[in-house]
Amino acid sequence: MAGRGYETASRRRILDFLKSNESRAVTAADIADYLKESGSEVNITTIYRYLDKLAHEGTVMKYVSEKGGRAAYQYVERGHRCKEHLHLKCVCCGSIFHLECDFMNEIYMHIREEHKFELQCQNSVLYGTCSRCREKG
Amino acid sequence: MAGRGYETASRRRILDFLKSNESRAVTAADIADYLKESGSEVNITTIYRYLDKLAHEGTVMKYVSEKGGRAAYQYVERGHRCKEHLHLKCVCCGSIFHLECDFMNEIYMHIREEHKFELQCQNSVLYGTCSRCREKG
DNA sequence: TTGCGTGCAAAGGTTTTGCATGGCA
DNA sequence: TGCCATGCAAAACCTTTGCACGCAA
Repeated sequence: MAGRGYETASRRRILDFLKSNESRAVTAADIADYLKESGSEVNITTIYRYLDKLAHEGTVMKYVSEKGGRAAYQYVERGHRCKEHLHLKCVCCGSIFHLECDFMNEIYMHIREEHKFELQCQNSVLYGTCSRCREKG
Repeated sequence: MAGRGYETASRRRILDFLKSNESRAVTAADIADYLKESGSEVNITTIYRYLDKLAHEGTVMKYVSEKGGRAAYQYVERGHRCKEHLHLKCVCCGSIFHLECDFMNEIYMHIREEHKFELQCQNSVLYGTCSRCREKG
């Protein structure tokens, strides 16, 4: 998947950063800042273009549901069927939790049967706070 | 609520438009286009400022979860406890459905108990297609 | 009259696009 | 070599802000 196209140093470093932040969604600016700080700046345009590519391939999920109009991207392991379950996003730390459980199917069925609404999980994100952040206060 | 501040022709027309589109969320541009077409143009800045005011009052809900980074606003009848339930938004026609049912509480409790995640309904929007749009194809 | 509402212009921020250059395979 | 990736600059978008003027109460 991520092997499509040429492999360059920039792409390798972007993908590495996404992988090492697998549990949360990051913005293009986050990536740019990280790369700059770690020595090798990469143009923001390049980052956007690669993220777009990865999103189309299914290597990352794109969350357009951000305040301030900025998009967030998250690396997705192959095998994670992210189009089939909802995601919980902590408004505090940005962590993403996958609602991969039997109850997910109940939600889907309820909404379909009782509300006649066909749920698309792709961009449906539930916001709230994770236990860790609540403990911190 | 919506009576706070001065009443002007522009504001009356904006609010009327929002009310007549109570079942769906509209953007600032939608409002501007409508007003322009119906004869009396209102500056986009004025629209944004009034929408902001209405959102703070609770007269409209602001959905920041739009593709392309644009916000959508929806008139909310007083009594609708929109902070206490999730919303379904049709990606096709923009209609909003309120998930006001007993099952909503089950969702909330499941996510809290099983996933240790405190759901905030305000900006959590589930996307999909309504039955009407599915019939149209 | 006083304070709020309005319009214009400009700024802010994020993302996209065009074009020439550079680099992988 | 041929196509793709990159960087720069500029544009496109949506939204916000500053300022002067106008209008509701």
